[in-house]
Amino acid sequence: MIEPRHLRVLRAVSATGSFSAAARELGCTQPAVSQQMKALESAAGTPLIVRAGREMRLTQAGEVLVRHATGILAGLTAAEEEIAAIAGLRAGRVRLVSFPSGSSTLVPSALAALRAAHPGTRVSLVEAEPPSSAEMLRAGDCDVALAFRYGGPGEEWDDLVERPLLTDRLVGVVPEDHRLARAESVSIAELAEEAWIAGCPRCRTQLVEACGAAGFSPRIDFATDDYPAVIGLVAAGLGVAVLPELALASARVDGVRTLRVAPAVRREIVALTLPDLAQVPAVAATLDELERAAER
Amino acid sequence: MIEPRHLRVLRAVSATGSFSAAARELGCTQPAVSQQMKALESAAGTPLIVRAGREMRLTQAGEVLVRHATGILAGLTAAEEEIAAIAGLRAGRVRLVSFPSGSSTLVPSALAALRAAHPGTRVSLVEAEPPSSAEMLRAGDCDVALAFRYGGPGEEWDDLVERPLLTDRLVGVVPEDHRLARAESVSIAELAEEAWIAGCPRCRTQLVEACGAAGFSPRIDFATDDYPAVIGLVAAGLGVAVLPELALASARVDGVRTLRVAPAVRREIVALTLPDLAQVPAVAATLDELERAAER
DNA sequence: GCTCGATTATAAGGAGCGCTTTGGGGTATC
DNA sequence: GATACCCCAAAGCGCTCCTTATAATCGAGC
Repeated sequence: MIEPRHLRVLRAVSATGSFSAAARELGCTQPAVSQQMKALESAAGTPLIVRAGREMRLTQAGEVLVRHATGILAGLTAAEEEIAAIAGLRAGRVRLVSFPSGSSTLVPSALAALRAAHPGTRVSLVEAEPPSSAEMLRAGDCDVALAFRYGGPGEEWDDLVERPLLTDRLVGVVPEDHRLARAESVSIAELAEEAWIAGCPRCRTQLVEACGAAGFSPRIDFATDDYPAVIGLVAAGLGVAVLPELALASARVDGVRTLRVAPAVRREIVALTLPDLAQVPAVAATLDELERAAER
Repeated sequence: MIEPRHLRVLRAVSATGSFSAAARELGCTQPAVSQQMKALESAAGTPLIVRAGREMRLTQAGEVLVRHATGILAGLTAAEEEIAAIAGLRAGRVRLVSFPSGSSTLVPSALAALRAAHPGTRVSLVEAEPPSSAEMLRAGDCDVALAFRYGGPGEEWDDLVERPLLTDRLVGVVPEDHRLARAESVSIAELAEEAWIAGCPRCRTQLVEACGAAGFSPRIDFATDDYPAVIGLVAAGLGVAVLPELALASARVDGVRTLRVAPAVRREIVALTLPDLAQVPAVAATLDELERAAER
């Protein structure tokens, strides 16, 4: 078995023409070089160098091996450098999945900071709602998933690493001329008779649950996961809605009023990843930047 | 430091998708694979594989390393195979130097046998007389030198490996119509008054010495290391000569008679090489074939 | 829900390898 | 002839790696 160590020694010996000089170049003692060369010759099955008086020359086999050594060692160092670039965040790719309101608020800020801190990293972004984004993670189709949950921590991603980012609150959205438009806050029950405009499927489920807790079943006239559309529909007087604060942060709110909802309904926004991937530098850096973006 | 062993393990793990299967493929135990992978990840500074439930997938760094591994391991095996070809006499080059009468007798026979036994070997042949052929050996300009010596073993190549091939005898050469042409043998002293035709410088020196021992100094009219020319000069009646038997073996002897010289003068024909080179398979095979050719 | 089979991780023991130190032989140079 | 340099050989030591043995985890099937 020929080892890279052998090839380094042989190359140094060939370059310097002396065991001692090679040892100095390699930072070891001369007997070490001597032993390596002997081991290499034994592995090769034929002498590699020939000593004629003072000087050394390579045999044909030695020349062959030196010629190969260059390529092999170059390949090895190239591999090491590329890996070091990934480990040192001078390179690396992160496949990020986010839900719509996250990808328009947290994600741009986080990715800008990531790019600034580590210009070599590359991030790809795909949109997906929480139930499927965790599946993409498990299937290996992404590295980080931005997700949210309404309930407690005992949810469907116990096998994933969860990095909490922020707590989002639901706010009520009513037309400017609504009877409650001037109220500071509103309870869900006060909207029992309204027409509703629901958001994404998961938010819709949450809405139905919240209304159920307040003792009624909402009459949902429209449902879309396009939040600007929801706001537009509300502004047009077609109904009311509850939306995550985060969704409002990146939308124009002309023609509507937002109301605090009492009791407050919260959703936890978290970043998910696989346990192993959490150790990957580029993934860890992305999680850090997402957390930092959430603080702003 | 990334070792080829690591790359082999990683490649096997990547190919089989399992540590245990990789261990079976590599012919070692599963903990060995586990430890190698851990060591490799530690050396890389980032995870290389990610476990999602049952299956394993490579991280980006893992994919990079596998991609490099192919080339690196291919280079290593190519080097090993090329060296093995030289060590196994399926390849290899020998630079042979011979004196003229050797290269026309021993050498063709030996090289034909070498080619038959090891078709992959290549031999180059250059002619040079003994004093300089040993120098070429020391200077690295050839691998094997065919040489001869008249004296005892204590000569000028103590630092070389000497393989004795055969003992050559000097014979006298006289014109067909010479007064001694019918004699069985002749002593040097009987030729004291003749005109002499000498061979190569070394043979000429030897001739002068032998004549000196017989009590006279030869009158040398011509000197050439072209043995057919010597024979031609003798046949033309321009003098007498003593030549090695070997030189006569490959020359036409029309018009001359050969006589045994008493007391016999011998020269040892040997193959020389450097101690290190004697271990090189192609060199050793060449020496063996030369020895075998000398027996014929 | 439970057990079985397979896979992986961990710990301990032992063998092998490589490096260093030390001392000796050889050669070219002054 | 003395010196300096270079290489080899042997002994000691630490380290690495592999193996065996055992525990823990996961998925499949009854």
